[in-house]
Amino acid sequence: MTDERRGDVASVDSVLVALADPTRRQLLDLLAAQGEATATTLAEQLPVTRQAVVKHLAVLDAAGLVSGGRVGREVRYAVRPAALDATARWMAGLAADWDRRLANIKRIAEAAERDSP
Amino acid sequence: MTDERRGDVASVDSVLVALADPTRRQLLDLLAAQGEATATTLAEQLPVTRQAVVKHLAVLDAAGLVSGGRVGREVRYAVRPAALDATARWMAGLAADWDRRLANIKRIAEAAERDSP
DNA sequence: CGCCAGTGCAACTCTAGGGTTGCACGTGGA
DNA sequence: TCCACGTGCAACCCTAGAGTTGCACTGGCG
Repeated sequence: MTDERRGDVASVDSVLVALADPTRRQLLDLLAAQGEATATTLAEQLPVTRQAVVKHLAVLDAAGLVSGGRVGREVRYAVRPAALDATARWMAGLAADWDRRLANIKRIAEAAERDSP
Repeated sequence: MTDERRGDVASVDSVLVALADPTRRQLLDLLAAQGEATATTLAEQLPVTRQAVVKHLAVLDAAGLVSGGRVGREVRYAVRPAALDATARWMAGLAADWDRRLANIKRIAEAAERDSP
Protein backbone atom coordinates (compact mmCIF):
# COMPACT_ATOMS: atom_id res chain seq x y z
CA MET A 1 0.00 0.00 0.00
CA THR A 2 2.94 2.29 0.52
CA ASP A 3 3.86 4.47 -2.43
CA GLU A 4 6.74 2.58 -3.97
CA ARG A 5 8.31 5.63 -5.54
CA ARG A 6 8.71 7.60 -2.34
CA GLY A 7 11.92 6.82 -0.49
CA ASP A 8 10.12 6.11 2.75
CA VAL A 9 12.64 6.11 5.58
CA ALA A 10 10.60 3.83 7.82
CA SER A 11 10.22 1.16 5.16
CA VAL A 12 13.92 1.28 4.31
CA ASP A 13 14.68 0.87 7.99
CA SER A 14 12.42 -2.15 8.37
CA VAL A 15 13.87 -3.80 5.26
CA LEU A 16 17.45 -3.27 6.44
CA VAL A 17 16.65 -4.60 9.89
CA ALA A 18 14.91 -7.60 8.35
CA LEU A 19 17.84 -8.37 6.04
CA ALA A 20 20.42 -8.00 8.81
CA ASP A 21 19.56 -11.43 10.19
CA PRO A 22 21.20 -14.40 8.39
CA THR A 23 18.34 -16.79 9.20
CA ARG A 24 15.88 -14.39 7.60
CA ARG A 25 18.02 -14.14 4.47
CA GLN A 26 18.14 -17.93 4.31
CA LEU A 27 14.39 -17.95 4.67
CA LEU A 28 14.07 -15.56 1.75
CA ASP A 29 16.38 -17.71 -0.36
CA LEU A 30 14.28 -20.79 0.33
CA LEU A 31 11.09 -18.92 -0.46
CA ALA A 32 12.49 -17.52 -3.68
CA ALA A 33 13.67 -20.97 -4.72
CA GLN A 34 10.37 -22.71 -3.98
CA GLY A 35 7.94 -20.01 -4.95
CA GLU A 36 5.60 -20.80 -2.11
CA ALA A 37 6.09 -22.52 1.22
CA THR A 38 4.57 -22.83 4.69
CA ALA A 39 6.26 -22.09 7.99
CA THR A 40 6.32 -25.80 8.79
CA THR A 41 8.06 -26.92 5.60
CA LEU A 42 10.52 -24.04 5.88
CA ALA A 43 11.36 -25.00 9.45
CA GLU A 44 12.16 -28.53 8.28
CA GLN A 45 14.90 -27.11 6.05
CA LEU A 46 16.42 -24.92 8.76
CA PRO A 47 18.14 -25.58 12.08
CA VAL A 48 15.44 -23.70 13.99
CA THR A 49 11.94 -24.31 15.28
CA ARG A 50 8.75 -23.57 13.39
CA GLN A 51 7.97 -20.88 15.94
CA ALA A 52 11.21 -19.11 15.18
CA VAL A 53 10.35 -19.28 11.47
CA VAL A 54 6.92 -17.83 12.18
CA LYS A 55 8.46 -14.88 14.02
CA HIS A 56 10.91 -14.27 11.19
CA LEU A 57 8.12 -14.43 8.63
CA ALA A 58 6.20 -11.85 10.68
CA VAL A 59 9.20 -9.51 10.55
CA LEU A 60 9.65 -10.08 6.82
CA ASP A 61 5.95 -9.51 6.28
CA ALA A 62 6.05 -6.25 8.24
CA ALA A 63 8.94 -5.16 6.01
CA GLY A 64 6.92 -6.04 2.92
CA LEU A 65 9.45 -8.64 1.79
CA VAL A 66 7.03 -11.54 1.92
CA SER A 67 3.28 -12.01 2.08
CA GLY A 68 1.25 -14.94 3.30
CA GLY A 69 -2.09 -16.25 2.13
CA ARG A 70 -4.25 -18.93 3.64
CA VAL A 71 -4.87 -22.02 1.50
CA GLY A 72 -7.03 -24.52 3.31
CA ARG A 73 -5.60 -25.03 6.74
CA GLU A 74 -2.12 -23.88 5.84
CA VAL A 75 -0.56 -20.47 5.23
CA ARG A 76 1.55 -20.18 2.08
CA TYR A 77 4.20 -17.49 2.03
CA ALA A 78 5.82 -15.97 -1.05
CA VAL A 79 8.51 -13.43 -1.74
CA ARG A 80 7.68 -9.83 -2.77
CA PRO A 81 10.38 -8.05 -4.79
CA ALA A 82 8.96 -4.50 -4.56
CA ALA A 83 10.27 -3.53 -1.12
CA LEU A 84 13.66 -5.08 -1.83
CA ASP A 85 13.91 -3.27 -5.12
CA ALA A 86 12.99 0.05 -3.51
CA THR A 87 15.67 -0.41 -0.87
CA ALA A 88 18.23 -1.34 -3.51
CA ARG A 89 17.46 1.90 -5.36
CA TRP A 90 17.65 3.89 -2.11
CA MET A 91 21.05 2.38 -1.44
CA ALA A 92 22.35 2.98 -4.96
CA GLY A 93 21.19 6.59 -4.71
CA LEU A 94 22.96 7.00 -1.40
CA ALA A 95 26.19 5.59 -2.83
CA ALA A 96 25.93 7.97 -5.78
CA ASP A 97 25.37 10.86 -3.38
CA TRP A 98 28.49 9.92 -1.43
CA ASP A 99 30.48 9.80 -4.64
CA ARG A 100 29.19 13.23 -5.61
CA ARG A 101 30.09 14.73 -2.25
CA LEU A 102 33.54 13.14 -2.18
CA ALA A 103 34.27 14.48 -5.65
CA ASN A 104 33.21 17.93 -4.48
CA ILE A 105 35.39 17.80 -1.39
CA LYS A 106 38.35 16.70 -3.45
CA ARG A 107 37.80 19.52 -5.95
CA ILE A 108 37.63 22.11 -3.16
CA ALA A 109 40.72 20.69 -1.47
CA GLU A 110 42.69 20.86 -4.70
CA ALA A 111 41.57 24.44 -5.29
CA ALA A 112 42.66 25.42 -1.76
CA GLU A 113 45.99 23.69 -2.26
CA ARG A 114 46.51 25.62 -5.47
CA ASP A 115 45.94 28.90 -3.61
CA SER A 116 48.24 28.37 -0.65
CA PRO A 117 50.95 25.79 -1.34
CA MET B 1 41.61 -4.96 0.51
CA THR B 2 38.56 -7.04 -0.38
CA ASP B 3 37.96 -7.59 -4.08
CA GLU B 4 35.11 -5.28 -4.93
CA ARG B 5 33.91 -7.27 -7.90
CA ARG B 6 33.33 -10.52 -6.05
CA GLY B 7 29.87 -10.73 -4.47
CA ASP B 8 31.33 -11.69 -1.13
CA VAL B 9 28.60 -12.93 1.16
CA ALA B 10 30.45 -12.01 4.31
CA SER B 11 30.93 -8.41 3.22
CA VAL B 12 27.28 -8.08 2.25
CA ASP B 13 26.37 -9.43 5.66
CA SER B 14 28.59 -6.96 7.50
CA VAL B 15 27.23 -4.04 5.47
CA LEU B 16 23.62 -5.03 6.13
CA VAL B 17 24.28 -5.47 9.83
CA ALA B 18 26.06 -2.11 9.93
CA LEU B 19 23.21 -0.33 8.14
CA ALA B 20 20.55 -1.91 10.32
CA ASP B 21 21.32 0.47 13.19
CA PRO B 22 19.73 3.94 12.93
CA THR B 23 22.54 5.65 14.85
CA ARG B 24 25.08 4.26 12.40
CA ARG B 25 23.04 5.51 9.44
CA GLN B 26 22.90 8.94 11.07
CA LEU B 27 26.64 8.76 11.52
CA LEU B 28 27.08 8.00 7.83
CA ASP B 29 24.82 10.91 6.89
CA LEU B 30 26.87 13.29 9.01
CA LEU B 31 30.11 11.98 7.54
CA ALA B 32 28.83 12.24 3.99
CA ALA B 33 27.66 15.81 4.64
CA GLN B 34 30.92 16.97 6.22
CA GLY B 35 33.40 14.98 4.18
CA GLU B 36 35.63 14.36 7.15
CA ALA B 37 35.03 14.33 10.88
CA THR B 38 36.43 12.97 14.13
CA ALA B 39 34.62 10.79 16.64
CA THR B 40 34.51 13.70 19.07
CA THR B 41 32.88 16.21 16.73
CA LEU B 42 30.43 13.54 15.55
CA ALA B 43 29.46 12.74 19.13
CA GLU B 44 28.67 16.42 19.70
CA GLN B 45 26.03 16.22 16.99
CA LEU B 46 24.43 13.05 18.32
CA PRO B 47 22.59 12.10 21.52
CA VAL B 48 25.23 9.53 22.41
CA THR B 49 28.69 9.42 23.97
CA ARG B 50 31.93 9.63 22.03
CA GLN B 51 32.66 6.03 23.07
CA ALA B 52 29.46 4.85 21.45
CA VAL B 53 30.43 6.73 18.29
CA VAL B 54 33.86 5.09 18.34
CA LYS B 55 32.28 1.64 18.56
CA HIS B 56 29.93 2.44 15.69
CA LEU B 57 32.80 3.74 13.59
CA ALA B 58 34.66 0.50 14.26
CA VAL B 59 31.69 -1.49 12.96
CA LEU B 60 31.37 0.75 9.91
CA ASP B 61 35.10 0.46 9.29
CA ALA B 62 34.95 -3.33 9.49
CA ALA B 63 32.15 -3.23 6.92
CA GLY B 64 34.26 -1.03 4.67
CA LEU B 65 31.74 1.81 4.80
CA VAL B 66 34.15 4.31 6.35
CA SER B 67 37.88 4.61 6.83
CA GLY B 68 39.84 6.62 9.34
CA GLY B 69 43.21 8.29 9.03
CA ARG B 70 45.32 9.93 11.68
CA VAL B 71 45.99 13.66 11.28
CA GLY B 72 48.12 14.97 14.11
CA ARG B 73 46.49 13.85 17.33
CA GLU B 74 43.06 13.30 15.88
CA VAL B 75 41.54 10.59 13.68
CA ARG B 76 39.55 11.82 10.69
CA TYR B 77 36.91 9.50 9.29
CA ALA B 78 35.43 9.60 5.82
CA VAL B 79 32.79 7.70 3.93
CA ARG B 80 33.66 4.98 1.38
CA PRO B 81 31.05 4.38 -1.32
CA ALA B 82 32.48 1.11 -2.72
CA ALA B 83 31.06 -1.33 -0.17
CA LEU B 84 27.69 0.41 -0.19
CA ASP B 85 27.58 0.33 -3.96
CA ALA B 86 28.48 -3.36 -4.05
CA THR B 87 25.69 -4.16 -1.59
CA ALA B 88 23.22 -2.08 -3.60
CA ARG B 89 24.09 -4.10 -6.71
CA TRP B 90 23.80 -7.35 -4.77
CA MET B 91 20.35 -6.32 -3.60
CA ALA B 92 19.21 -5.20 -7.03
CA GLY B 93 20.39 -8.52 -8.45
CA LEU B 94 18.49 -10.39 -5.79
CA ALA B 95 15.31 -8.46 -6.52
CA ALA B 96 15.71 -9.19 -10.22
CA ASP B 97 16.20 -12.87 -9.43
CA TRP B 98 13.00 -12.92 -7.40
CA ASP B 99 11.12 -11.29 -10.25
CA ARG B 100 12.47 -13.90 -12.67
CA ARG B 101 11.47 -16.77 -10.42
CA LEU B 102 8.02 -15.37 -9.73
CA ALA B 103 7.40 -14.93 -13.44
CA ASN B 104 8.46 -18.53 -13.99
CA ILE B 105 6.16 -19.85 -11.29
CA LYS B 106 3.29 -17.86 -12.71
CA ARG B 107 3.93 -19.18 -16.20
CA ILE B 108 4.01 -22.78 -14.95
CA ALA B 109 0.86 -22.26 -12.91
CA GLU B 110 -0.99 -20.90 -15.91
CA ALA B 111 0.17 -23.80 -18.05
CA ALA B 112 -1.05 -26.29 -15.44
CA GLU B 113 -4.36 -24.47 -15.19
CA ARG B 114 -4.74 -24.65 -18.96
CA ASP B 115 -4.24 -28.43 -18.78
CA SER B 116 -6.69 -29.29 -16.00
CA PRO B 117 -9.32 -26.59 -15.51
C1' DC C 1 58.01 22.43 29.98
C1' DG C 2 53.47 21.82 31.47
C1' DC C 3 48.81 21.43 30.45
C1' DC C 4 44.78 20.32 27.78
C1' DA C 5 42.36 18.23 23.99
C1' DG C 6 41.54 14.00 21.60
C1' DT C 7 42.14 8.91 21.77
C1' DG C 8 42.31 4.27 23.44
C1' DC C 9 41.15 0.57 26.61
C1' DA C 10 38.39 -2.03 29.94
C1' DA C 11 34.62 -3.18 32.82
C1' DC C 12 29.88 -2.75 33.53
C1' DT C 13 24.53 -2.17 32.82
C1' DC C 14 20.51 -3.16 30.42
C1' DT C 15 17.35 -4.07 26.87
C1' DA C 16 15.92 -5.96 22.26
C1' DG C 17 15.23 -9.85 19.99
C1' DG C 18 16.40 -14.67 18.41
C1' DG C 19 15.17 -19.08 20.05
C1' DT C 20 12.67 -22.49 22.74
C1' DT C 21 8.82 -25.18 25.05
C1' DG C 22 4.01 -26.15 25.94
C1' DC C 23 -0.58 -25.98 24.91
C1' DA C 24 -5.01 -24.68 22.78
C1' DC C 25 -7.64 -24.18 18.42
C1' DG C 26 -9.60 -25.29 13.93
C1' DT C 27 -9.77 -27.39 9.56
C1' DG C 28 -9.41 -31.59 6.19
C1' DG C 29 -9.11 -36.09 5.10
C1' DA C 30 -10.06 -41.10 6.04
C1' DT D 1 -17.29 -38.75 13.06
C1' DC D 2 -12.72 -38.62 14.75
C1' DC D 3 -8.03 -37.76 14.55
C1' DA D 4 -3.93 -35.72 12.98
C1' DC D 5 -1.73 -31.97 10.97
C1' DG D 6 -0.73 -27.21 10.60
C1' DT D 7 -1.35 -22.83 13.13
C1' DG D 8 -1.69 -19.38 16.79
C1' DC D 9 -0.71 -17.64 21.35
C1' DA D 10 1.90 -16.93 25.64
C1' DA D 11 5.52 -17.35 28.79
C1' DC D 12 10.07 -18.03 29.29
C1' DC D 13 15.66 -18.22 28.69
C1' DC D 14 19.79 -16.17 27.12
C1' DT D 15 23.06 -13.86 24.52
C1' DA D 16 24.58 -9.99 21.40
C1' DG D 17 25.26 -5.47 21.25
C1' DA D 18 24.07 -0.45 22.14
C1' DG D 19 25.34 2.64 25.56
C1' DT D 20 27.67 4.30 29.73
C1' DT D 21 31.44 5.54 33.13
C1' DG D 22 36.22 5.93 34.54
C1' DC D 23 40.89 6.16 33.71
C1' DA D 24 45.39 5.98 31.31
C1' DC D 25 48.01 7.60 27.38
C1' DT D 26 50.00 10.96 24.02
C1' DG D 27 50.80 14.57 20.77
C1' DG D 28 50.38 20.00 20.27
C1' DC D 29 50.25 24.40 21.61
C1' DG D 30 51.05 28.26 24.67
